[in-house]
Amino acid sequence: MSIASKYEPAAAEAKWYAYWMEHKLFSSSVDPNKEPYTIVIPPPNVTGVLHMGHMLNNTIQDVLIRRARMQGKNACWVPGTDHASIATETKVVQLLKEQGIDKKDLTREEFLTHAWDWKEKYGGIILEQLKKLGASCDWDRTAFTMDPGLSNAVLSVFVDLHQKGKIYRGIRMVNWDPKGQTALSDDEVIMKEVASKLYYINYAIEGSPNEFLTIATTRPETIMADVAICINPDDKRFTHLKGKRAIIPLINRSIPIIEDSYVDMEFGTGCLKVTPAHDLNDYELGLKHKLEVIDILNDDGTLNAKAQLLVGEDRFVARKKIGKLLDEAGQLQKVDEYRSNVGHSERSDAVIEPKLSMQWFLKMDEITQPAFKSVMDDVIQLHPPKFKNMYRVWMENVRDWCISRQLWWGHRIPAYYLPNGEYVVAKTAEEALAQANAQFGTQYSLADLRQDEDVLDTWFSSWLWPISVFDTEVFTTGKPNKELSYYYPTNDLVTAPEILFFWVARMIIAGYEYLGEKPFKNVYLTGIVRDKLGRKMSKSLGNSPDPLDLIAQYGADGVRTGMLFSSPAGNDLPYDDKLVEQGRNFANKIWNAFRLVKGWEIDPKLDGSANASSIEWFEQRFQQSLSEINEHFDKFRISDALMATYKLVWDDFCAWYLEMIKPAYQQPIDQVTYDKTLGLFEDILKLLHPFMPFISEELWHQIKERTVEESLILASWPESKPFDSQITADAAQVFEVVSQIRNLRASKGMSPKEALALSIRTQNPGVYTQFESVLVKLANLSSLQFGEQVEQAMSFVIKGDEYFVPMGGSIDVEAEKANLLKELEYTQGFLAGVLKKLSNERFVAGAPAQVLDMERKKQADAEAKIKALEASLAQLG
RNA sequence: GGGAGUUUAGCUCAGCUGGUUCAGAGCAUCUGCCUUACAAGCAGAGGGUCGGGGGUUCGAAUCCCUCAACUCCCA
Repeated sequence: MSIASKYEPAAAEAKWYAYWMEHKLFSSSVDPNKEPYTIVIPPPNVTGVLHMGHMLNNTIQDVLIRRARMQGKNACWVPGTDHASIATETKVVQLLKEQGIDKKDLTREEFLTHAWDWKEKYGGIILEQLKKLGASCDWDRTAFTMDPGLSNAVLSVFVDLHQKGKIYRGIRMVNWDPKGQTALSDDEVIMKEVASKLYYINYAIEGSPNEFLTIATTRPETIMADVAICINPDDKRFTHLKGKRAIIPLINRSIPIIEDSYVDMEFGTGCLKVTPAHDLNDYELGLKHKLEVIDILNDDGTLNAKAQLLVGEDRFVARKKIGKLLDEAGQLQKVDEYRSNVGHSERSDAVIEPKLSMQWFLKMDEITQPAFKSVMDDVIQLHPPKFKNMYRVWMENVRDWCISRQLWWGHRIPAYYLPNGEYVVAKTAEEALAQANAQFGTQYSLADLRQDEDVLDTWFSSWLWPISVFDTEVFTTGKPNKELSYYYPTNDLVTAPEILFFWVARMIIAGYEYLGEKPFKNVYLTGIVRDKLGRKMSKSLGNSPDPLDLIAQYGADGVRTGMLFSSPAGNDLPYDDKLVEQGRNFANKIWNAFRLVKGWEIDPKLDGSANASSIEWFEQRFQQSLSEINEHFDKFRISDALMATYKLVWDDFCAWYLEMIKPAYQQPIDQVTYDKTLGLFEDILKLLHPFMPFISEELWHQIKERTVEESLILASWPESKPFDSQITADAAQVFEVVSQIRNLRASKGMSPKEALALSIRTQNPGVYTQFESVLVKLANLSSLQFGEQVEQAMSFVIKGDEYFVPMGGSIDVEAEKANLLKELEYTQGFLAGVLKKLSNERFVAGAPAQVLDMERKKQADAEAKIKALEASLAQLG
């Protein structure tokens, strides 16, 4: 039987994923006798495709869930998708445009039909891709934020919060696209530097006809919407204007002169016209000073009647014309060329107009309190903890949440406007009607109700996700169902730091508001996957490899481990193919270790007692690593856990252990060693399984026939036991000797096949005798003895023990002397440092006893080493 | 403009409340090997004034101040 020398992942991946699915090994159901371990997936956009960020994120979740499953917990990973209103609607609009259909020509219902078609066609592709990665989600639980139940939950919450007085309508400035006639999110606005003009306009001071002040503006057409002039209170130039009023040119309206330190004295003339309706900063200034708002623009960007002048003209035409009018009136001082950043619509390229509009808000001051506290008190832990600070800052300065969006794809706001100008909030039109007629004593019919056109912010549904995937009714009943009571709070959430506020904080808020309980215990924040230039990997930049191609090329296990090698929590991951290559190589290494072991013939008559110490050593070493690995996992240091596993497998198991017990070429092995080795291999596969589920399951079944119940995915995580660190320390010393002898050969240009004699001067020969056969084999020794120094020998010192390798006449005395001298000098310098410390009275008085003992030990060791080195030098003459 | 964070080897990062020969790991690099499990490998080696400056201390990568560079978030 021959096994390929390279691991071929594709077949194993398809085979084992199908096997796990077929036998429902990912599924979880309520079982009061088992401790639940739950993760809810951060739902990717329903129409999205897998990118590198998803790969990293979901690999981590799968590692956590697989380990928990092996620890005997009832592991439940709930998958699903998000309707992502803005992203999806944009995509659908684009798609329709390609088909020659303009969204504006469609009714809401027609548009939604298209959107659902699109969702049915492309939705969930991403989930299929996750399966290729090996994600062990309970797929029967797949949820979608616009599923009927989850949608109902969203409406219930809206109605409830409205009843509690936490939801209100208010004015907010939005990015308005006058060409597309729609509001845009900040993401859809592109800032461009454009050439513009700075107009210097004179405003007369009321009551002193010959006096005026000058303001500089790029938007003279908005002066009719001015409601104040603002100066900096510290600006000495304008002290005399305090408390006075100014007159808007052309329309001669009187406005107050107010003071606020917001005004930059250096910019323009130091006087700012305040136009709350058409500038965000002015709007806030207006709020602060309780100023009126005058909106002089129509939705299409033309001036309306409130402008009094140039009514019906486009804003840009009006700008030119008003410049001329001001000039004619003698109130235009000058015009400067100026470059400024102006927002443009991503889609229509129109210049964005800040526009005030009526929006829905959620009051955040009170509702956030428990969520704030729970993170500050570490009831919910963020990993890494540095994000706690960011969280605190955000929560301290939290603003009311604008929850309405001017879109169609999403949860339509359940608010109904009435002919009498009032509105009611209810889950259905029928309920709204009943409520309206009861409340206002009216006799309206359904036809009189007009539902709000807007939908809710996507986060207003995803903030319920950890609850609503289990129970959609609890928001109205207040009584958690069986599922929710069992699985909630979930354990760990794995997500990106950039949505810490948008999503994570809000889930915590909802958790406390509706269940009085945190939604999860730990939040693991991943980094961003970047390319070599440090750019975020994105589809639009085209700098992201296709994850499925990578899986095809390097294997899912290789890609999983590759991504984890270099991504500690919270750190960005600069992606490089080298990483997944390393992952692939690791899989191959494991594969070949298996080939070696599987290829051995067993001779039952052989005595394997010589291998006992090797086996004993590896068992101890395994326990040592296991305790490290468990600790890393407990602290969410997933990369470190992987690295410790990697070293255990590659260095300790393959490079040392297998070489220690490996029989000579084509020689058989004894039964005991063989069985033990397979057992150790099995333990290793268990540790590997969370990271590399496919190859580990494949080899697990190649070791022997196993039933479904005996599959690795269900196997128990190795039990952690106390270990003897003396054995591992002894072995480390022996390995160091082996390395030194190999090094010695290399430096002499000798073949590894040439056997050498070794003599050791030591107080503890037992360290070496327990591993004698190993030492002889790995260092290729012709003899091993203990005693005094040997003439005509190369020598080296490790931790006070001296080693002599006789080289006959081939020894280069001068070179050897030089080496020894170098070593001697270093040690003497080291000793001097230690002595200096020890002779410092303040050190001796101030340092703890433990540190002092350490220093004295260092002194003794160094002195012993110097003595040995001097003796060797004397020997050489 | 406000805030948070980062800076240790060529790259990505460890280094807990100052004290083990504390300056580390993986990758990359260099040298030598096709030694029958693995060249996707084996055996070795080199490489860092711990961003700059100052301070506290017997002792600083670690604590404090300051400067610089970079990143992110909010408006």
